[in-house]
Amino acid sequence: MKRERSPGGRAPRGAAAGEVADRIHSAAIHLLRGLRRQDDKWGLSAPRLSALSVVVFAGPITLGELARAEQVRPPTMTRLVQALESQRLVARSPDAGDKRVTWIKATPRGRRLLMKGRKERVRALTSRLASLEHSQIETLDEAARLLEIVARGL
Amino acid sequence: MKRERSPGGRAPRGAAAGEVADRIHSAAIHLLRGLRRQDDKWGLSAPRLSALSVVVFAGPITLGELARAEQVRPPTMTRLVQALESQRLVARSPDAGDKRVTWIKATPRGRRLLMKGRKERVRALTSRLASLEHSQIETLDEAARLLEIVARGL
DNA sequence: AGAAATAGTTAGCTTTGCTAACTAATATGA
DNA sequence: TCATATTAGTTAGCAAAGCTAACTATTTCT
Repeated sequence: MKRERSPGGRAPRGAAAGEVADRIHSAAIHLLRGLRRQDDKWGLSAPRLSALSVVVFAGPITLGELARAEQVRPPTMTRLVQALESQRLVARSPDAGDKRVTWIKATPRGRRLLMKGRKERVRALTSRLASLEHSQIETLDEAARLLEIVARGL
Repeated sequence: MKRERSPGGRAPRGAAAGEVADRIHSAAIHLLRGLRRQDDKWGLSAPRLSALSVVVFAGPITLGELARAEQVRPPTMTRLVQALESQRLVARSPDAGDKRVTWIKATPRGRRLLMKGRKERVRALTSRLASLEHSQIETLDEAARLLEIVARGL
């Protein structure tokens, strides 16, 4: 599995983008499979956690906007929100003017859980990241930003 | 949403790992949601594609090893392989010596589809990656490697 | 030979994603 | 104004992917 890569870090010219695409794809799958188990431990799956995070930081927000932000269809988001609501992590309220729309906002409990969850995740990931050099963490940081941009355009 | 990051690229010291963890998590979710739609187009979901890829490049391989490689439980892999088999992308054969184990290997059709799929994915991703600089692609390349390492340890 | 371990499967549950079809409310325009 | 469009969200129903528990069939170990 020795990859042809000069120490300088220049990837081979030709199929570079394709190989990078493959590796990113595969890495994302494996990372999420690993993280899901972690998430389960405190009762929030990855999609719920992700949605809650948007509600906490960008909320109050309408269901439709939330679905768009999470790149998911409305029915899927309806169900995610229902789950979060039944866990009392978010609350819904009707819009005053337009009776079709419902606003979703985080409860204090939701906010607390997100923060706590973040700490837990950090504990798991930090112990892994600890074996990396600081420059490598910077690489991941930068990569995460790039991936969001790439993902938006898909 | 302006993040405090000096032009030099040094992330803030304290919560760095935690924030990076958050962003990586979120980016992985969004990337896969986007990619899945692409994958669907030629009939191979992300998990199947990932498994097929291992079979093509590391096969022949036993089901158990494949499950371990993909970080999935055996029943899950049984089902993935059954699906791939019914699509004639892989074939199974019993082990000569040990009758409990079955070997999985890619069919020519599986190999062809993987290569074709790779090209399709490249088309989609390349058009996105095209807007990035070469140095950013290198960042993603390096990040993918790091993420595999991180994921393995979760 | 009998007990324990191993490889894989089956059964059954949950979560997450989708589309299609629906309700209710708002906006348009003839 | 009144009929028609569009929009927001939900419900129903399907499929994929993940899990655990329990099973079969082998192999290995004492």
